[in-house]
Amino acid sequence: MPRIGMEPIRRKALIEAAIEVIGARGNLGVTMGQIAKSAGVSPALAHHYFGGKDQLFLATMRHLLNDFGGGVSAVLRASDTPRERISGIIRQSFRADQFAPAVVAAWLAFYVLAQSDEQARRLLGVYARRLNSNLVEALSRITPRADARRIAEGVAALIDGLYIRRALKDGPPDPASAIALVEDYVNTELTVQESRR
Amino acid sequence: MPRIGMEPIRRKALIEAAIEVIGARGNLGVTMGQIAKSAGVSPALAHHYFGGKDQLFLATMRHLLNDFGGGVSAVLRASDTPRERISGIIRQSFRADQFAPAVVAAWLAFYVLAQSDEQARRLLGVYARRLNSNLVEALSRITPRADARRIAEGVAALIDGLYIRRALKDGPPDPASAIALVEDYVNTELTVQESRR
DNA sequence: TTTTATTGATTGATTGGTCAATCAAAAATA
DNA sequence: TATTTTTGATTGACCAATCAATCAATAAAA
Repeated sequence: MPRIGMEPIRRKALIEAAIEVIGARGNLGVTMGQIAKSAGVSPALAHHYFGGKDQLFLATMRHLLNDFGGGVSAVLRASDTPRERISGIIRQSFRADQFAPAVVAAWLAFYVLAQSDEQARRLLGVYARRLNSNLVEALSRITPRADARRIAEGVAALIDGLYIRRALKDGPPDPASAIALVEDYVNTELTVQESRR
Repeated sequence: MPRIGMEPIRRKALIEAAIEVIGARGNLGVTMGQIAKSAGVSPALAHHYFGGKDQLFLATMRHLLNDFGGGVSAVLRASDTPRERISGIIRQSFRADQFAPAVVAAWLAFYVLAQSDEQARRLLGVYARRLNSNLVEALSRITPRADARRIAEGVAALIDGLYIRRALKDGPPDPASAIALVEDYVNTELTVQESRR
């Protein structure tokens, strides 16, 4: 029953199904069949639209990164001061939807994939660099550039580390305390840098 | 030519082969055949000694965790002051051997595995709790317990985050800079806490 | 009719796991 | 010492299951 214009609908459904199935299994060892079934289509159709498993994964990854990047962009646009922008990025990193089991699983799986797949590595690299440049940009307006770079690295590492630790912990993650800890890091570093001048 | 007493030798060889192969491929999608070949034995022997793929992975994980835990214990014993113990833990976390690509890849893979495998999750939980208690123990001798707990969480998250970022970056940033960043975090937090009193 | 959407059927390759058989050192026995 | 028995070590061959990918065929819209 082919209605025309199905392609974008199917693509989106397959990507969302991929996230869901990866979340249920916890890793990338999912089959095209499982993903296709979850999307309500045949495995052959998944191949038809994506060309193969790898490309479906990459498309899924792009979707997640765009989601996150879009959220960050919106937050940046809505912030007036550099300090607010930093807080916005931190808040965005620990938003509830980022902690959905399926999203966590997909992120972790993509971290692993990035080690062996050049394209995946590049995608994550782009995301990491953009996040870093956003942080450095904002920080360098309230502290010397050398400190800005160092603090940005610390913030990024803290975010990644806290994210994983919260995600793998039993029980519900506590985004508020994670945010508080990173904010405290920023405040403390800025305070000390200032007092040293 | 069966010399007796081969079992521990083979187990060790297979575990080390597993680490190597996982490191080369970057994920857990390795076959028993690849691991066995790298260890110089037949796939059947790997099954004979470990019972299955899952158990070989878990044994590999235990090996890594014991390695790390043992190193931390040694460092703690060799330290006289609480502050030294903290530095020791940090240094241990960024030792060159812990940064070997194969080891990093194995850790990442185990993070993923921990989502779906109960035993793996428990193992990681034990490791995380021990590290945390070591940090809190030392910190609580030089700062109030509430701050000690917060700083310990920050240090642990920083370590994990820096680890992952290193795994995804192309060029290896020297461990020294990672250590410096965490040390700076500890010093800064302690300084600020003190000055507030 | 042409194009787009969709699938069932199929296949070639891979893999985890099993098992019976073999080999050689060590222990027991003569 | 010589011979036999036992046992751990090791493997090749094999199987059942799974999966990614392909393709020819079908059905509906344009």
